[in-house]
Amino acid sequence: MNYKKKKLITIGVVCEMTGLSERQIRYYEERELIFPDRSKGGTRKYSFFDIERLMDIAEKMEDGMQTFEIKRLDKKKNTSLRDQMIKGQINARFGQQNEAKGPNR
Amino acid sequence: MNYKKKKLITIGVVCEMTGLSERQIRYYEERELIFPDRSKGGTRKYSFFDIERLMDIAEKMEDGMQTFEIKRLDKKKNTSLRDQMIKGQINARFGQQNEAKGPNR
DNA sequence: CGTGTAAGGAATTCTGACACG
DNA sequence: CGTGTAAGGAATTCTGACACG
Repeated sequence: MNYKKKKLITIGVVCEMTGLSERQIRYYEERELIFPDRSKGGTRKYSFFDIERLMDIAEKMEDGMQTFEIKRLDKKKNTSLRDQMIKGQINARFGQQNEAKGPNR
Repeated sequence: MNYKKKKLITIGVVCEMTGLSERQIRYYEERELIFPDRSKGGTRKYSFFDIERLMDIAEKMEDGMQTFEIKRLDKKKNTSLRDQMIKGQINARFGQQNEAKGPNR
């Protein structure tokens, strides 16, 4: 939908924008930190979102973080995001029933 | 600055998104309707803006318009836009003359 | 005028492997 | 573990030209 999420950019451009090598970018994919699309011919396509993600990864790597840690961290983020959305739906349904008790604050 | 204006997309992707052939896209460039960037190696790079522009061009071509007409039309649009901006600056300076004192000096 | 196409070459990307550490 | 690199091939793109109309 959004420009940011469309996977249309080749790896060469991503290299330029992130300062990472092709090797690094492909390795991060191997470690399941990013998930580019593929053209019919098999060339990888990245989104602006992926590029931002890669710049974030690059920073964490420079700080000495390892790929599996970054992945774990990301999983946690998604989980808590999911929890928040579920919580939101619950609130939408049963809202303000127990306002007195604040769960975790 | 904006994602929409960054010229990063290859011609193949532009073809997919616009439904135009490479030949058509290159021809519209030859006629100075679009202005892609180039990589070091010489491959063309387009922006989301360019893609929208091309879809607009395609529509006009289908309506029987010729490339020079489209270009002329575009020039007019830019000219009137420039005029508006100049007018805007003039207004900013000399606009509310009836006011006691000019805001900038 | 606008577009298709075949031709030949150059730039880009891909995979799997070896290397270092 | 994370990254560089040389190897060979495949996908992608480029230009200039001929063709049709």
